[in-house]
Amino acid sequence: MRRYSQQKRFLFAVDCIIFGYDGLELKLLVIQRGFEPCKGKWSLVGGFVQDHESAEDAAGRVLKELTGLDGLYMEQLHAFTQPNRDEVERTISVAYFSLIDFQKYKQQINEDYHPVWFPINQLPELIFDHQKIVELAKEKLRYKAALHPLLFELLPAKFTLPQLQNLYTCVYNIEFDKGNFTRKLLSTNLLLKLKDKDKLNSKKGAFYYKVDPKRYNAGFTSFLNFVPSQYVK
Amino acid sequence: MRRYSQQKRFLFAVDCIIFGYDGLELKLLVIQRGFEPCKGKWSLVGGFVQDHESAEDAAGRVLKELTGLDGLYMEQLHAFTQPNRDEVERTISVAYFSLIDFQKYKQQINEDYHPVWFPINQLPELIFDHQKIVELAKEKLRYKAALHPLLFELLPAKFTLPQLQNLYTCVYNIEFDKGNFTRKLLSTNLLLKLKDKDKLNSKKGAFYYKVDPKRYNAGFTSFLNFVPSQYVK
DNA sequence: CCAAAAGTGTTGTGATTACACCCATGT
DNA sequence: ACATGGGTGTAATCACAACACTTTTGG
Repeated sequence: MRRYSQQKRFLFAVDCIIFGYDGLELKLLVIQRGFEPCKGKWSLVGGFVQDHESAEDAAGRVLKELTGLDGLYMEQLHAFTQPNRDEVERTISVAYFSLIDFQKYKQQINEDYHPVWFPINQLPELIFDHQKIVELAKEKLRYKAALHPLLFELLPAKFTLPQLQNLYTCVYNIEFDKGNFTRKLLSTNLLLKLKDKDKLNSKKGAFYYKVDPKRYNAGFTSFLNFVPSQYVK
Repeated sequence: MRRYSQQKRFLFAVDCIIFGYDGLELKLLVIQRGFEPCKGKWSLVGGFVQDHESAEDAAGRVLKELTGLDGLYMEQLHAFTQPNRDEVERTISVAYFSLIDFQKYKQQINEDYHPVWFPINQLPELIFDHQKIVELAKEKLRYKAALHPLLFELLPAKFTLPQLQNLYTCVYNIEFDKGNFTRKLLSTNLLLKLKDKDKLNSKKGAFYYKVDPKRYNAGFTSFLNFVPSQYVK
């Protein structure tokens, strides 16, 4: 720790891990880079942090450019700092993971991005240390969603309990008992039952629910123990 | 996202949040800066990341310089990236929090550091955004220790259950039932009972325990639900 | 012998699991 | 009418909180 002037300066970037759910499986949005280096290779979407921006700002900007969406759920995952992680020049990267409603996503026209949704278990090879970043993000998603009402962010505003249950099944690769799942979720008081039903997926039809915005924030920290602990790393 | 060469470079530092427990209360190690800027003011210990180092490396080095100890428990807390957080020049800081055995700590002679342990609830004013960093670290300590066997890192290798209970009481500011606390802890099978007792704190004396190293790693993820959820933010 | 702290036992309550059963409806 | 998936009921079990009780020992 000595004088500022003697210190090296480094490049500073953000990378975004974007989860989506199409109703069947959990997916990740990755881009095929339209620029050098590694043009044509698969990569997380990212960008350099500008002068006036915090990393949060930069990640929000990158997400907006890619998806056209503002105000997505987003949280800092980890700072990746290995000196040699970027093969061009040392770059510090702060990774953010975000959850988006698959239905709201509309591909943006941008020469730099050629985004593709990949099933979370069938990702292509990614550049640099992006594979490792994704692994950490998957782990954190499972960890956090076991304790907090997070997965709603992946669903449309209106969703049914069977849909939600299937999402949990995708994320944790375990079956949940229908009855117990319903009871446990409704007992959190986080959901409001709507009048209409989804009749596409069954004959009887399943009621739609939406998240109760008043209760959501309060309930965020009292959602614990939703998934048996042996499934949470 | 354009060419690397057009991008700005920034200073890159680490800050360490160091928790200790003296048997009575939870404490934080802060330094009185012996160098400019802010000479004489209270601050977290930190340092710039060098060319060859990852942030982890740098944090480990800083900790070693301050405490003389290697291999301390350490984990990344958060990257702090507000453009104006350092008043001299824009500096990205990755914060690490670590837990140390108070008894092992020996002050190192170093003209830059004048370290002092402060009770966690009676901290002096800190420079820059260090107050905010500490708040986040306290929150994360409580969160993580509620789910994982973490607080052992603050105790000597040999400790008694009443000591451990008191530590939990300090961290969460709640009383734990003696009987239930004991049972719950022993049921984790993480502890090995030793033959000798601590007779300093009571007439009857309390058996010493140590962490079972074999079980510790396995049990790290299955320690959930130790603290009632309303006390975990 | 008594105070004080360690440690054990007991009991009621509420959560959780497993699984059976009923319901609504498109074909 | 019946197959299909949504939704409800229930009994056994388990985990937990509360608190009473026993043990040990220094003074």
